[in-house]
Amino acid sequence: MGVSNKVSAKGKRLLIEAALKLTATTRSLSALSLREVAREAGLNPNTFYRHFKNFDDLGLAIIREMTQELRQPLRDLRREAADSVSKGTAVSWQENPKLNLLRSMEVTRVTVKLFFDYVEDHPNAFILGVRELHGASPVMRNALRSMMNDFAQDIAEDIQILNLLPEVNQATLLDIAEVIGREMFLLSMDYIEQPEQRSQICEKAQRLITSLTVGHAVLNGYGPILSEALS
Amino acid sequence: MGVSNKVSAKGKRLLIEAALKLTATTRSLSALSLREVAREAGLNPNTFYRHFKNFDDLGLAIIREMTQELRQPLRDLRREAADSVSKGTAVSWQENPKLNLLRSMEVTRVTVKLFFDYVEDHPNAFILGVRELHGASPVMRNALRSMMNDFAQDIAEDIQILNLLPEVNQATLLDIAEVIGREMFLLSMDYIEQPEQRSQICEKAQRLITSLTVGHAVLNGYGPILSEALS
DNA sequence: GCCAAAAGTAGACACTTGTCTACCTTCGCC
DNA sequence: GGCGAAGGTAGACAAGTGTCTACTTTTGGC
Repeated sequence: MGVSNKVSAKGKRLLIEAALKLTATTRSLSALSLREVAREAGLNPNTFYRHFKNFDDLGLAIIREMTQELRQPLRDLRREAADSVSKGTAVSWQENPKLNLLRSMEVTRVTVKLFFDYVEDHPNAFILGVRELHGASPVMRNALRSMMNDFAQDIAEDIQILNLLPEVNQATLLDIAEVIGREMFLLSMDYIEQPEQRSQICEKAQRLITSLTVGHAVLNGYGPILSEALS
Repeated sequence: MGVSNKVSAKGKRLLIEAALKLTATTRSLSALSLREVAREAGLNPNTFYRHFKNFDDLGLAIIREMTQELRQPLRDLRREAADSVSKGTAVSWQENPKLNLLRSMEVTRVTVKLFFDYVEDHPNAFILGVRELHGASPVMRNALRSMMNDFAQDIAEDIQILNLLPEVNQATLLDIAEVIGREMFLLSMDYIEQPEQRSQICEKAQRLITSLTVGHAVLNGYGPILSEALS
């Protein structure tokens, strides 16, 4: 067993890296050719068959790896962000709405920053993910959709656990988390492509998250509390 | 001159339709082959050259057509929605916040409905648009991004003109409009793929728009007014 | 240290592709 | 009613592709 949970076989790794590299520039996975990937990896075309049944198979392997690499770290990031802001002291919204709102916004700020740092370190994975999320292969779309759902679930849970919002309807909370997850992923493309705009992109993401959560809270009857907090 | 503003040449039309058809199922534009499209159109491969320089060229033609087909109609839809709700009687938010909020939500409801009706009538165009928006070709991405920006601009203008929100910061209003436009487009995929969920998708879209706009208003100091309206 | 399984290579096959040059057909206009 | 351009076709070419069978090398466990 290797030390990492990544695929261990050498050739398989080379092929995955090659596909990521080719995809990152101007190609979608389904537009690659088997021989091209093998060439990029410095391997014989037939070697592809030793590791993958077809291209969807390769794509799924990449997504599996990506999920492992991203999901837990991102969860940790959010916890870290929450801890760094308040040392676990959960105060009810009724009790001190202003404190809670400020804390929420600060957690948001830190989380967003950490997320984009993460994007900067793994640009190719994000490019491929976004590209295939609405790409041509139904197999890839489904796999990525389910990954995004898991992320949304995580976000929703954290919003609740960290008490970032007053208690709200479960289903619509998930809707919001989905939008947040999706928009963050899409914004990551801008973040990668426009290095000079990065701070503005962070701020945009923060505003989006705050607007969404606050708006949702207001519609759930927390308007007066929030108004007080903002005054 | 033909009666429509669509491309008039017969072969060109056939090729565009063929590309749309092939794209709609399980392909991205860049993954199509010239001969394949020509075959689907029932034409000789060489005919492609008579009309298009390359595949990006074909893609741009499709987008141009799509924009013309979509933009003005959507604008009209929103106006129609606004008119059907209130006969142009603009009341200031300070004066009667509750009325305004209800009116906003109703305009939103009707607009969302009309938008998705439109999606239902032009599924292939939306599928191609979403697919290429984050697809492999930089040319297509740019063209579609600019189309989305135009839409966002339209939405933002309408929000202001129709007085759907209290006066708010110009730049962040545009941000919100961008998110709305983007999410509506992405939701259109669900709408096409999951016919049995269509009413829920409409509601989801409405909630998103309302949460976003209300949240934004609250953060701009309109919390008290909105709280009053919701009580 | 052996040996089976896994990983990698070699060469060949039928097939598809983009693009070229050359030729035919239809259409709009004077 | 003819003529030039635009639209469409035919055939051919080298280049690239997926996949097959058969062979060699590397590796991990006993």
